[in-house]
Amino acid sequence: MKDELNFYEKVHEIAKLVPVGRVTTYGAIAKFLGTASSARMVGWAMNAAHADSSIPAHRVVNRLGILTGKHHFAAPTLMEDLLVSEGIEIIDNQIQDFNIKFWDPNLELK
DNA sequence: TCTATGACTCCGG
DNA sequence: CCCGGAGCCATAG
Repeated sequence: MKDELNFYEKVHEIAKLVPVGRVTTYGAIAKFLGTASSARMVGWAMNAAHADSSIPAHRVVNRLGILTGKHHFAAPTLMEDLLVSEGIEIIDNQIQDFNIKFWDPNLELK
């Protein structure tokens, strides 16, 4: 076991830190990790997070606030359903008032 | 070792 | 934000 977390483990930690009713983006997480990795790796890490039900992957969306990864959930409607249950309004797979709902780890965890 | 892939993002038009 | 193209890099086979 390494003392320092792997890339996807860091992503998992960030995802767990996202407050209820808030969302973040792949790019924000990638940037928080030092821009050393591209946003695609964050998405890949979330794919690994799929095995861990404690990771709120539904709170991670792309930079436009669109639920790009909804098809990766058990049900296509599960992702938006979870977000709606947390008080987030979603129209046409896109988060409304995304600029308000957005939670930036670079600002909150700094 | 190399190739393909992807839940992304930036850039120009 | 629509469209096409390029960059990005860990993981799988």
